[in-house]
This record gives sequence, C-alpha cells and structure tokens, in this order.
Amino acid sequence: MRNISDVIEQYLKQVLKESQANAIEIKRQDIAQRFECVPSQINYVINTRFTVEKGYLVESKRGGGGYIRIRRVVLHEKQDILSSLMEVIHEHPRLNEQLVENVLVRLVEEQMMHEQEAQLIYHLLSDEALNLQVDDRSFIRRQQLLTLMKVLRYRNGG
Amino acid sequence: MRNISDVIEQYLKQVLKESQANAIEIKRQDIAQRFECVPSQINYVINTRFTVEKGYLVESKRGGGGYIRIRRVVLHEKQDILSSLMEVIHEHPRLNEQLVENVLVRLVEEQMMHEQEAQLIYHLLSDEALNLQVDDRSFIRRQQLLTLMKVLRYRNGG
DNA sequence: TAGTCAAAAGTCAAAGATGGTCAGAGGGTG
DNA sequence: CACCCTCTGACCATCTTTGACTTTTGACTA
Repeated sequence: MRNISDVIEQYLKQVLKESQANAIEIKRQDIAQRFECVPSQINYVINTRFTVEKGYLVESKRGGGGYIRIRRVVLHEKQDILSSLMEVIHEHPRLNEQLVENVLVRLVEEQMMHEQEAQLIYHLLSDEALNLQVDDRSFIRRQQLLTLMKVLRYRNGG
Repeated sequence: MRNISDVIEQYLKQVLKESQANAIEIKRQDIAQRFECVPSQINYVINTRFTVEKGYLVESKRGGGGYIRIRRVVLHEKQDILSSLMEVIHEHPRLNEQLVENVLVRLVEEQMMHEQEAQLIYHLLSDEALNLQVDDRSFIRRQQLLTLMKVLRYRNGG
C-alpha cells in the first residue's frame, strides 16, 4: 500500500467489518498515534473515503470524551431521481410553495417518503412558516430541500 | 462511558427510574464524592442533561439541609407536552442545534413523532442547512419548530 | 430579635480535552 | 511539466472539568 491514507482506510474498514453493529467509534488521536500521523490526517481519510455516496455516515463529538463514529449505511436505489430533483432545485431561481409541493409529491410517488412526512415538511417550508422576503424564502427552501435529498440518499436504503 | 458527566447522568436517571415517585432528592456533595469530582460538576450535568425541554424540573435549596430535587415531568395530554415545548421555544432567545435535538428527541420519546421524521427535521434545521447568521438561524428554527408543534397538534387526531 | 457562623448550593470564567478546517507544501503519475 | 492526491500544522470550535468566589439558609448566640 503506497500511502498512509489507504492504510488507515483499510484498517477502519476492517474494524468496521469485524464489529457486530455496522458502526464503530474511534478516538481521532488514538488512530493518529497508531499510524504515526497528524490527527487531521484522519479527517482527510474520512472526508475522502467515508462519504455518503460511498455508503458511510460519520458523526462526531468534540471536547472531553469526544469521538468519531462511522456508520455503514445502504444507499437508496433511486439515486437518479434524487439527482434530477436536485438539479431542478438548483435551476429554479425562485422556489415557491408550488415547486416545493411538486418536489414533495414526486418523492412520495416514488415512495421515497411517506405522505405524512411530506405533509410535515410542506408545512415547515410554507410561506407562513417562512415569513420572510421572497429571496430569503427561496434561499431557505433551496437549502432545506437539498438537505432533504441528501438525507434521502441513504434513508430506507434500497 | 467516555466522560464523568455521562456517567453521572446515567446514574441519576437510573436512580430516578428506580424511585417510586418521579422525583429524587440528592445532596450535591454526596454525588460529587461518589464520583470523585468537584461539586460544581453536578451543576454542569444538571444544566446540560436535565433541562426543561428534555422533560425535567429541578429545584434546590441551599444552606443546612440543602438538596437538589430532580423531577421527571409526566404529561399525559399531548396538548400539554406541545404547549410546554412551545413555551421553551419561545423563551430561548437562541435556538441552537442542541436545543433542536433535545426537543425532537423529546417528541419521539413522547411518541408524537417517528424517529425517522425527527431525524429528517433535525437535518433540515442543522447549522449546515441553515447556513446563516446566528440570529437568522434562530429565527427560522423558531418559526419551523412552532409550525411543527402546530401540525402535531392535529395530526393523528388530537 | 438581630447578628454571626457554618453548611449547603450557585455562578462563572479559565484551563483542559477533543475533534474540525483550511491553505499550502510535498510527491507521484500521465 | 502539470495536475491531482496526500500530508502537515497552525488556528478554530465545542464540550468538559476545575476551582475560586458568591449567595442562601438555618441554627445558635447575645
């Protein structure tokens, strides 16, 4: 193996495979010490090798008793629908209630969300909840809809 | 367990669970001694883990015969839980990720939402999704959390 | 009754313990 | 040589732990 990043990646995947649950919790400093590298190298490995697209979720906590948790997830089979919806969201300069509804309806049709959840999110993204200037409203809707797509990538994994 | 605060939190919750009443009375100094920490550590645990939105009430008395009483709030009516959470949301000038998480966890505990929905909304209200100034973020979170409460009020018949 | 004192608990800011970010240097490969 | 990964370290953000100082309360005393 030529570089330390690959070595660390293999190590983490090995540990992950051997763990009963499909999640492991590590201490950044420990791993860095084990492989004699700087702590931020671990972040590099995680950012380049344990991404959502590759089927990993990473959470962490700082401070005393801090940790990094890596979880294996199953990606949803309908990635293409999510991509196309993300494109739609990116392309529209203004995101009004109608567009939000269309996106949510589509997600329900494709069985990527439950009706009730869509309903809920629709309310959160309504004009009433986002009582702001039009541009700001669009901004928030864009951010949140894109976030929704990102989460759906691995939820109900197919 | 990673840090002493978590250990103390677990201990107190255990004692609370085992007590007949939903309240316990402790002596700060005793707990501090039991876990070999400074007394103010207990305040830290209480302030970060036994908050109102998590469903706890804390009272105390100083001086001779002093104590700290921790009470688990038991609300049977959905309305009451929602009102109490709305109050919390109104009273907090700053709504950070931690508070959002606490509220959502509570709603799941009280079986007013599914875990997955809470997860989803947590992401929508994350710092990452609401990539704004602190005050604006608080504003949006407040609006959307209050909207959430309103929706939950009539969902599943209320 | 008022004052004093000791025994709690509270507050707060500094120090400690982790993890995160980012820009620039380093190195291998087409 | 150019480009794309990797690697590094300085600086940042967040959570926890500690301890000095403050406030409150009740008992005892004058």
